[in-house]
Amino acid sequence: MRIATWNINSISVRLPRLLAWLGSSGTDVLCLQELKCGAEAFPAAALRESGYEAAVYGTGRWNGVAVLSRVGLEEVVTGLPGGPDFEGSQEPRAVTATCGGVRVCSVYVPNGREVGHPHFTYKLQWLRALREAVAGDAAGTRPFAVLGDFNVAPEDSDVWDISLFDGATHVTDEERAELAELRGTGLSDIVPRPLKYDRPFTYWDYRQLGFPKNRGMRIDLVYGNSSFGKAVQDAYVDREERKGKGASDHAPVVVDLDL
DNA sequence: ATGACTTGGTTACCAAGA
Repeated sequence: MRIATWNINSISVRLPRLLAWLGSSGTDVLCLQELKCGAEAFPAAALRESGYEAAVYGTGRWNGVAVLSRVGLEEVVTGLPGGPDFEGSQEPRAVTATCGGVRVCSVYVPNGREVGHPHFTYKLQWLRALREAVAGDAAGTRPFAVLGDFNVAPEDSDVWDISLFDGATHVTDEERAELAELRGTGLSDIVPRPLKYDRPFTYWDYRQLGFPKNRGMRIDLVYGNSSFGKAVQDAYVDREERKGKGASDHAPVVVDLDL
């Protein structure tokens, strides 16, 4: 089974690329983030024609997550149980489903904006709620993984130049401590291999030639439990999808499982 | 290389992303 996660940065703009990539990559289960559309605008029909069912949680302009599957889609949980509000409401940042015997949780962790900003506090709270919500599945025997845009680089080597991140979000001890607590529920970081250069970055800023200069970050992660980890045959970042006009600023992370 | 990011909405500027 081939499972992937991809921050698509607008499923409406990216639909032709999405359909082409699903076909060329042979992905069975895809976790998506930053749909930037409501449920009514989600391209369910086009995906169904390509053989994929979808569990969708989107409310409009910002955020939005989905799980696409061509190997079954069951036990859908929309949202993050016990998750914090931001400015008075829950945001669409998590959706969980069971696909072909594997339980997957697609997450779009809050950005944080600036250290000390209310959004940063919200980010830490959200990660804590995620830990509590997945602890049962993480400790279980069924293959399970949290996949998505975590908006945290786990190690200094996961950004192109750590000296440029002094005081920045995504690399603080507090954020990394939350990731460590999350792994503590029984999850391991399934680190993909890069298809070029030495480090498996998954995001490159659109600005200032970030991709050609490989000024990237590894912030799209796959955290799998023991059963999931034992089934992993390969994992890689499909940087080819970051190329050319009309690309998302994130590349898909692909994991092959032998179940 | 005479260039400098992309997206959707309170649109012809703005917030947000990271």
